[in-house]
Amino acid sequence: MEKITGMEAAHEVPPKVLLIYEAVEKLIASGEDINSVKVSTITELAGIGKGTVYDYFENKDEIIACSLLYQIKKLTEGLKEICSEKEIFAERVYACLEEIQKQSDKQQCFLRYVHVMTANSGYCQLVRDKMKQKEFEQYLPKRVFEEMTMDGIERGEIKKTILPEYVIYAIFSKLLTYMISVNACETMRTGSEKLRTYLYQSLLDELCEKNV
Amino acid sequence: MEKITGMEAAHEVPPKVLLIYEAVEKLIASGEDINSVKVSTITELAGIGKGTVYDYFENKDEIIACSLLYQIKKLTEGLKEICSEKEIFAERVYACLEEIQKQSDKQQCFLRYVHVMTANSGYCQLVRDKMKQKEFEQYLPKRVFEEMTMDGIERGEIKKTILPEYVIYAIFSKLLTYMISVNACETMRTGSEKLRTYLYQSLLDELCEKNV
Amino acid sequence: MEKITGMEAAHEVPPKVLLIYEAVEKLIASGEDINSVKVSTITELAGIGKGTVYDYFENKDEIIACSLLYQIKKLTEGLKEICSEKEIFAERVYACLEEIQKQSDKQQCFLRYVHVMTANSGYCQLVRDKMKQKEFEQYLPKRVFEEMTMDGIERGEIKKTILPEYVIYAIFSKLLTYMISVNACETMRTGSEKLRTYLYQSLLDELCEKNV
Amino acid sequence: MEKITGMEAAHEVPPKVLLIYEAVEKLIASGEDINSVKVSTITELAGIGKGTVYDYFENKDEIIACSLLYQIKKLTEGLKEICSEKEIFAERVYACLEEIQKQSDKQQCFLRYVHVMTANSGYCQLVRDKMKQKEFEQYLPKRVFEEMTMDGIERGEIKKTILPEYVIYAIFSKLLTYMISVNACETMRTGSEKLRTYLYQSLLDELCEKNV
DNA sequence: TATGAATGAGATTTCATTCAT
DNA sequence: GATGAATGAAATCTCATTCAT
Repeated sequence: MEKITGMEAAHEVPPKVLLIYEAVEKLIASGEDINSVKVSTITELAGIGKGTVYDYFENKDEIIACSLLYQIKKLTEGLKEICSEKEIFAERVYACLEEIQKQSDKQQCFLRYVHVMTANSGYCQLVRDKMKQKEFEQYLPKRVFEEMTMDGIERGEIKKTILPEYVIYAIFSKLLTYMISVNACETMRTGSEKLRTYLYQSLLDELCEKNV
Repeated sequence: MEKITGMEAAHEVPPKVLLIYEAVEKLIASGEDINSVKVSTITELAGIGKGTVYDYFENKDEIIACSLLYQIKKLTEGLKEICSEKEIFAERVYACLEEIQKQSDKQQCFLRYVHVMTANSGYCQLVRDKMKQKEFEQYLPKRVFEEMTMDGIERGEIKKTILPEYVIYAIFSKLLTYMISVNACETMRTGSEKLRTYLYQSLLDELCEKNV
Repeated sequence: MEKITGMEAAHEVPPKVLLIYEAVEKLIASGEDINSVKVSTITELAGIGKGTVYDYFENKDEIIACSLLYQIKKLTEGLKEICSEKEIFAERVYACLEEIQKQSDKQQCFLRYVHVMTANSGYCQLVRDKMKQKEFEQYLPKRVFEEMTMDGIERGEIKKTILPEYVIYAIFSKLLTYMISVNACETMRTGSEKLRTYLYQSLLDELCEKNV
Repeated sequence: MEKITGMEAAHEVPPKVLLIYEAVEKLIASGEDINSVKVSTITELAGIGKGTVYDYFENKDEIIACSLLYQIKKLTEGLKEICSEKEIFAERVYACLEEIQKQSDKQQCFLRYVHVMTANSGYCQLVRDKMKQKEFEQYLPKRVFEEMTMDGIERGEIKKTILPEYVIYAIFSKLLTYMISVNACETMRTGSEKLRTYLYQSLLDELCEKNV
């Protein structure tokens, strides 16, 4: 049988593979360490036979890598959806920050993304390799921010002095700040609500024309 | 024998343990995944017997956790040193960005730090637990940034509207954005030099009083 | 459905079973180890469904055993054909040696035959059991050599001092020596052509009356 | 730890490895199929831990291949020993035939040798590759026959018309005939005793000067 | 004290066989 | 009848940890 590559569109994913992806997602959400999760734990949670995963995936690293790519795809789709509901750049940014905080699952996903980008484990390298493939480009969260920026520039919402390609770094960096702060908020005296508002404002100050 | 706790001052670390720490550092620097590094690989590189590590450490997680804490200690000391050579907040921030890029080993160390803060592996939890202990507080890189910030506020270099506790996250997230971009996005259109300048500028814009 | 027993005459073999037999033959010829060949590899090569073989065969061992019996049947038929074209014992022996070298497929088949007679794997025992059955006697290569010998004795071509039952082993062992030498000893100093001539001559010297 | 290559001299073989070799030998002697023998069966019989074999061998195929090479080494040494006790070519040949029949273990070993030379399994290919290495040349049974022949030619025991390099094939072929016949002797009317005598005589007739 | 050979629990992976379609 | 996705028992292999030397 043809193996899963992680490049499949959401509707192309076979039902059993979906069960696997969902099992991995649940395990991550429940705080398990992906690296030390057993294949048998995944299959048990997915309610399928242990051998079945090997019909679809080459090995354990592929299982995890493809599961993460699926989560990234879903995140991207979620953000696309959210952005399509807003018209103004500022609102879109805020909606993203809001969305990410609202759903703790997606928080995990975002942190996972950072984790993956900074690690050398077998599956992390694999995820990065797959993300670099042309086929996957359309599923990158980066794309959402890029489009958001293009629109913003076109409408004159974003400062003319800013290099368009930096906008994405600015947004990314703020999101990162937010995520880390929220994650570390036990030790932070300020609430996440207040912080979000502050971050949102400082991001807009940095990127947007004042009168907008 | 009393086991190593990771709270030891640099000069208290026994010579064999230092060999272990250095071996782990080399392995990380060479791109190995800490999680899947074998104890025997570490001891071979350290040039000591496999059983010896168990004279000093309880188990593998402790070996890795303490090695990382040692790296964090060294990073903190390095940053302290750098900051002590500069007087102005802006210069200090820039020196940190510069220092980190200059030394790829420290890049790895920084990313490793982030990785540890966002993962759930046995050793990551351990590192976090140990970092929360009072004894370790003095070795936290956060402290460097906090002191830098305190100084900056005192001297009026930093905007008054900014939440003091937020400054550290802002610096931290800029560093992270830079690291991830440089590390993961070889496909980046802009050079890392230019990106560093941009991030540095945007950070100062955000944090500092304009006339400074 | 009635399962295949391996005793079927060539024209009784169902078309799907023939596809299976041919697939196994190809795999052996291509240097695969029968023992470690997967059922799925056989069915894929045969171009049939994996479940289909279990309509015809009890289990994997039966698949392989019957495939080999089929090859033995074909070998026997081939040798019969060749012998029927020659009248003299010496010529028949030479023709067999020649035939076997000419067709590398049959070389493989001959070696496979030896392999099966000297191994203890499940399928080997099975092949031997089936070969001992009365129904299969007519398909044994041994029969060709026996008849060849009977004819030779009758015509006074073979030495009278020789044990008749030994003749077949003598022929067989020369063939085997030749096959093993050609197959395994690429480092042989003498060419296979010369070796064949030598073995042929020594066999005739041993078995035949000198003036013949 | 440095892995076993199969090229070790008998006295260099570590004690645990010797236990493994002996276990494999026992399993073969007891009629087990090497291919389907489990690693755990070997280690249990050897009385060592399952993981221990992987300290010495790369994988299962290496375990089996090296065990067989060890048997070949022992066979060669045994034959060398026997030959050193006889002075005349004819006696040496006879002693070899006798020795091989006397020890059923060595019969197994001889058939195993044929098996290995005619199969494509992972371990068979491995054995052949290792036998071709220069380091192993000294342990090949072929060497015993070659030396036997050199001596025989020097002493004028062997016919001058015979190519020296064929003598080994003649001996090998007779041994093979004998082994196959004995193995198949259930169906043979003549006893192995009588057959041996006959084979011995025919071999001497073929190779030796008549007056010797 | 230091060692590294030995261990075995437990992980990954394979693949013959089944059975719903 | 034919299929091939699904299974899970059983195999191979790993490696943290122990302990005799």
